[in-house]
Amino acid sequence: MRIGELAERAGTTTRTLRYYEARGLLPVRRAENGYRSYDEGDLRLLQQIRTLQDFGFDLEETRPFVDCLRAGHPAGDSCPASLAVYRRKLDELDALIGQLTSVRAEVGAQLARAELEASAGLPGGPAPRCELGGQP
Amino acid sequence: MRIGELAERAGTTTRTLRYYEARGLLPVRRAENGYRSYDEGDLRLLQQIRTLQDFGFDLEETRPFVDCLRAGHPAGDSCPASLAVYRRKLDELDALIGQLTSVRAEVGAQLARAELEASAGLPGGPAPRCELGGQP
DNA sequence: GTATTCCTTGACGCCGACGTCAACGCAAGG
DNA sequence: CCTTGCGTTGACGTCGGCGTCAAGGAATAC
Repeated sequence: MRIGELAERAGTTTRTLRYYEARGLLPVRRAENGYRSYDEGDLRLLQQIRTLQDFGFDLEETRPFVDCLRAGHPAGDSCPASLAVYRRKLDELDALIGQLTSVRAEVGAQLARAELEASAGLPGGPAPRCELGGQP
Repeated sequence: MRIGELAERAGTTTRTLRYYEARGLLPVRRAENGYRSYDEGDLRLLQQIRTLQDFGFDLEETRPFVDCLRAGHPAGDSCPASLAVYRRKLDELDALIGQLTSVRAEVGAQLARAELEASAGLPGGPAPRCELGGQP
């Protein structure tokens, strides 16, 4: 299988495959004419990478999974190094979700306060506060 | 006040201030010798920007707040355009938190499954699955 | 005077994961 | 033979928010 076919079957681009190869993530043998030659195993590696990428994993974080698969194991996460990446990612996600949730609360509070102050000045009040941002 | 002092008082760098100026976010008058000259109002603008940046707002998203303050309003969020940004950001945050939460659940499930499969092969089982990732 | 520290502009570097061109080679169909 | 459509390498562009020089001018300290 050549690069274009693999890219299409994996739902990605040739540029991406060459990029992975350059990063040492997806080495590949060549046909006699110099063309890259992939097999079904490479497709599985790629699917593993893509799945993790969709989860927000960095490329480097997918490496243990790929190595694990290439070592002949049934799944990319059959190796301890992969499990370690899972755990680190869970911690990261928890931290990030926590931060975002906290920010969300603060922004929500600011919005509520600002809306309150705006409406306090409106109904028969002294003067309109601001005209900026209206539709001209 | 010159650029170094403002940067220090705002807890940022001169490079950042010049960057804001280049983006048209923080225009500034010059002293006779060509030095940038800031006042207390500029410090308030900067604090507004920094606060929003800490919340994860893009620079462009802080612009309505800055414009609002410079228009003489008591707070950066006294203007409808600022409130609109608040609301958009809340939506973004909700969407992002939702995605991350979903990803977290999926990764957690993958980890649990992988751990289960690993331990299933271990205690008196047929063979260890993988050696990759251990400490050599 | 001179040493130091501030200020000025300009311009390149960084990060990640590629996109997008350029300029060429190789293969197959008509 | 020519065209079309693959493939190849190389190299620069993207995005945001600055960091980090470099080469000079200005103000203050001694």
